[in-house]
Parts: sequence; C-alpha cells; structure tokens
Amino acid sequence: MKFSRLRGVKDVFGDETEIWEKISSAARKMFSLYGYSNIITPVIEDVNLFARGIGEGTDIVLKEMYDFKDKGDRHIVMRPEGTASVVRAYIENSLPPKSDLYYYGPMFRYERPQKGRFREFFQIGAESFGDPSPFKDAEVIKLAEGLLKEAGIQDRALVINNLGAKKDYRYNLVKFLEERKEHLCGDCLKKMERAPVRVLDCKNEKCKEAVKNAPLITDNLTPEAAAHYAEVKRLLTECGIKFTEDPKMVRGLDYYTGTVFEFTTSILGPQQNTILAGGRYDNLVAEFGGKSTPATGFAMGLERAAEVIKSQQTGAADEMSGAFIVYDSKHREMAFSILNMLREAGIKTLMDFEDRSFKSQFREADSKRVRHVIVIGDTEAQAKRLAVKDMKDGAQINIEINEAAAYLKAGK
RNA sequence: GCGAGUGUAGCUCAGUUGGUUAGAGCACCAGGAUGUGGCCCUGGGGGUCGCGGGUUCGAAUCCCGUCACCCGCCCCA
Repeated sequence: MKFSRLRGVKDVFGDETEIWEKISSAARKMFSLYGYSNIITPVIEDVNLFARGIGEGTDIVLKEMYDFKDKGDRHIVMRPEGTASVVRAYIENSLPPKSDLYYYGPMFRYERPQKGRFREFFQIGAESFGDPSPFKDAEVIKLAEGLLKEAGIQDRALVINNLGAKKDYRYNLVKFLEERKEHLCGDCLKKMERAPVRVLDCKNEKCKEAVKNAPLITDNLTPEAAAHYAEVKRLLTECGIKFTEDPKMVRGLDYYTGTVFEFTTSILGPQQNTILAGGRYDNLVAEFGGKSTPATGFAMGLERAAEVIKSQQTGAADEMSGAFIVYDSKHREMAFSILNMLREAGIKTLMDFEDRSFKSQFREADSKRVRHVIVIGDTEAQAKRLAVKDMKDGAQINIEINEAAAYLKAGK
C-alpha cells in the first residue's frame, strides 16, 4: 500500500528546511533584540474564537476553516491564524498588561492550493499588547523589516494604510456604491454589504472605473487616527524605512482598527505576493472579554519567505568541511574507533559502513564535500598511523593517530 | 467555491496518424593496472506511462471518471 500526502500540504526537507532554519534563527535573533518572548498555543481551538475574532463574514471563517467535531461533540477548528489564539492566551493567563510575544507554528485553511498558498502553512508572528503609541506601530514595523532583512529577503516593499475611519464613512461609501450598483461585478455587490472598503480594491476594470471617485478612507479618518497615522509615517521615515501608502489596502481580518501594513515581494505572482502583514487591533482584547488593551502585531508566511530566498540564491558551492574516513574492509573496527574519536573531539566526520572500493568511498567523500579524507589501508593499520588527504589540493600526509584531531581542527 | 492547463525513471523532458521488449540527459551503482575523488570512457540498476473504468485484435497515445499539481478569479501569509 502506497500513501501520498493530502491535498495542499507538503513535506519540507533538504535545502528548504535549511532556508526555514535560517529564517527562524533570524526571527529568534530579532525577537530577542526587541525583548519579545515566545508563546506556544494549541493548534486546535473552539470555533467561536475565530468566528468572533476574525469576523463572522470573512472568507476565512465562512469557507476556509478546517473544523470538525471531536469525540466529545465539541466543535473544534485547526487555527487558521495566530492572533486570536494569542489574544485568548493573553487574557486567559492574565499575562502582564504590557506583553510582547512571538509565535511560530502551522496554520490551516481549507483553500484551493496554488504556488505560495497551502492548506497547512507556517507562520512566524508577533503580538504586542498594552502600548497605543504610534512609536509602537513604527517599532513593530521596524522589527518586521529587520526580520525580513536578517533572513536575507531583499526583494520586499512596504505598503501602509490606516483604517481608523469616522463612523459615517462606511455609510457614505455604501451610499456611493449603491448609486453605481449596475457597474459593479457580482463579487463587489456581495462585498458591499460585508466589507464595502474591499470593493475599492477590485481588479475588475469596470469596477475600478466605477469607484474612481469613491470617498477614500484616508480622507475620512477621525482626527485621532489621522494624527496617529501622520506620526507613524513620520517615525518610519525617521527610522529610514521606505514605504508607499495605499488608501485602498484593507486587510482580510476584521479586527484591525488603525495602522495596517504589508510587505510584498515581486516574485510570487500578484495574488500571493504578501510575505508579511499586520496592523493595530485595539478592540480585540476587550471583545474577547479582557480589559480594554491596545495591541498591534504581524505574521509572516514561512513558505513564501522561503520562496523569495530560494529565488535569490546564487549557485555558489558550499564550503568544504569535515572529514571522511576511507578504509579497507579488514580495518573497519579501527576506522570505526577513529570515527568516534574524531566526533568526540568535535570534528564533523563521515564514514560508510559497507565494503566498498576506495574509489567508491572517495567518490562519496567528494560528493559530501568534505575537506579531508582519512585513509586507513594495510600500511596505515600496521604502522598505527593515518594518511590524511586534503581534498582541495590533493596533498596527502601521514600522521600519528593522536595527532589527527588537532590537525583536522586546525583546518586550513 | 468558479474557469483553464498539465500528469511518462529520483529530476528535466522526448514518445511520430493507437502497433512488438517505452527512450534521452542529469542523478544513482559498478568498472576503467598495482589501495585515492572531481573531468572523461564503458557497463548496469531503476518506469503500476497519476489512479480507475471504457473503446479496440492491440492504448503512454482515443473516451469517461477520479486524484494531484499548476494558472486565472476569489481570498490570504
């Protein structure tokens, strides 16, 4: 019986895990620099956490949740994103009012798979609680940018917006759209009720034309939001962060209330080009029953970030390192003890346990890109010495066994 | 969820109007004088032609279904 993986999920290994590790170590470094601590929350949660948190009307909740009933008849969902869980945990565990947290783990969405879009995907995210200041927004964006930079992602652009509109904005926008109803596509008509701002972002040419003079959110911010937004922009410039503004950018999660931002890349195609996104959500903690607490955060998609790094990689060969033991089968015991000795001395050492020709063993040593080959044939075994060949220049020397570790460690 | 495309060896792909034992390159394995890699040469292993059904004397090739990937839309990281 042969099995294959389920739709939209993938096995990650080899070069790709290497890139993932590079990203996560970049993340650990940046988070520690900014004083964030790690939080691990369960993959499964109660459905209502996301229905309430992300928004009842969003696509994620409406049709993309991986949900099921467990044996106790509980309605469970495999988390489609990280923020709702972290907010829940923040309240439930009475974490300090000011908390800076980061997380790493798999998320699940029942979507049609495509390049850079999976049903199980990994996110690294950050959530900062308790600070309403525009400085915090700028700091979070600076952190996000630092993380991308540290991970080696050069191909990135930052887009920002603010969603702090006046109360009557939505009403006025809907009214504007109602008047142009006949020019809008079917999707937009649906969006009009649920998330009217989204209509402004439609790619359909007719819709674009129809909404050309629609009231923009940035022209209808509350005085506080406008001041906050201006301050965030000033601070970003102060930090040396380049950005563009997009008054039509809206995020797909309903909880955002102020600054929103997205880092995009050009290599993933127009629909999956967001690699990191986030924003301010000052009402969510209160909506979840906690004490009213301002908050802001972001999430990065590992698969997409890795894809960008992969596309940037030059074909440079890896450095040669470590040693490979080539031996005559009669002396396998001796070779094995040398192997253990070198490893205990902290030297990366490889060896093949099958009886293979010197030629085969050397070929393997070469493909493993080791710097040195230790040869143990009859001559060496009798003299209780080792021949050490430098695979870079082909030079070979003969040394005492107890000199080997020091010699290899010295490298070249 | 809607619309289109693709699916042949580990990888990238050939495969003529349906016709014998399905091919190439790369990768892998072995050998190329006496124990020594890369380049080169010789040989070798490896394929339920995505899967299931149908048409036919005969199907990788035609038809139907199904699964997967991928592209556009939707949405999002």
